[in-house]
Amino acid sequence: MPELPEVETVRSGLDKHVIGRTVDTVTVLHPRAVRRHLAGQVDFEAALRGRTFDQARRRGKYLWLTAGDDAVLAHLGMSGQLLTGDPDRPLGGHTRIRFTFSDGGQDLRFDDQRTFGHMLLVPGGRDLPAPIAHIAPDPFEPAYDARALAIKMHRRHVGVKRALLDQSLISGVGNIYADEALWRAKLHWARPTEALTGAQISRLLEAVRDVMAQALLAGGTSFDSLYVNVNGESGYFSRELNVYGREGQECRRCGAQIRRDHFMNRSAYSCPVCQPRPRHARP
DNA sequence: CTGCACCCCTGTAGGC
DNA sequence: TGCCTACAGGGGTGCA
Repeated sequence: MPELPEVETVRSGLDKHVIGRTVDTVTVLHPRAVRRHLAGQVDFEAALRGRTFDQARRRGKYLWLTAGDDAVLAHLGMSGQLLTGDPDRPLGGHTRIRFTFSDGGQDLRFDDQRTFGHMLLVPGGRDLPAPIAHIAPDPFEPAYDARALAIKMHRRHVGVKRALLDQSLISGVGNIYADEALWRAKLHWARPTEALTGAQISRLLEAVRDVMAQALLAGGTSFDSLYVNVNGESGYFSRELNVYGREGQECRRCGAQIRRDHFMNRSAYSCPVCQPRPRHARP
């Protein structure tokens, strides 16, 4: 479940349901799910047995469970889910990893239809797992510095949406919230970052934070059952979306028809009136 | 350092 | 009914 609000919804569910519990068994059902655990599938299964999860942490779209000094790092990719439930329920067709606990209570399953997601154990990764050292702080972390980020963005020679999606600049923002924030800030996605004023960048970063905070309150955005919390429930932020997925519908601000452009093998939604295409677009 | 193309997967929707 | 293409909230890698 991709972007920050969805991942945070999952993180808080893990905090509630698996923290303080001790792992009994780990079963990897699909090797791709642990492809970034270099010691291999058998090591992943064995190394976690008997470990107790202390905390559920997150940076951007990555989350990790701490166990002593170590971390079990997870990324949900496009379609990953972390689900808790009755340990006796049948396995789903997309269950990739299963954890059971020594208390015999609800198990934890990593389901992932497209297998872009993954999990790995990072020894010593408690504070910040090494594989995500390149991921920038997200807007809800104390380490997030909006002023420094604005300067960095201004120095980039790239379209502003690319900058928002660059997880080494700012993390947690994906295709939905990038489009929503740009609409709120009245900026076209292809505006070159170097041509934006400091005030425009500041407003944009505020919009990013605001829209993700609002989405978090709604439990995230889901259009279907692929994006759910640890109990399998969907968030309802999709009804508050202003541009994403609204091609041809009226802009809630000016009434113009929302357009969809091809962008990075995906889509970019915007309002043609509120967000006019710049003369010098940078796709 | 940077920007971009391509790759990894499965499932669904729509056109023919 | 099948077959094809386009598309979907992801990131990593390797190249110019």
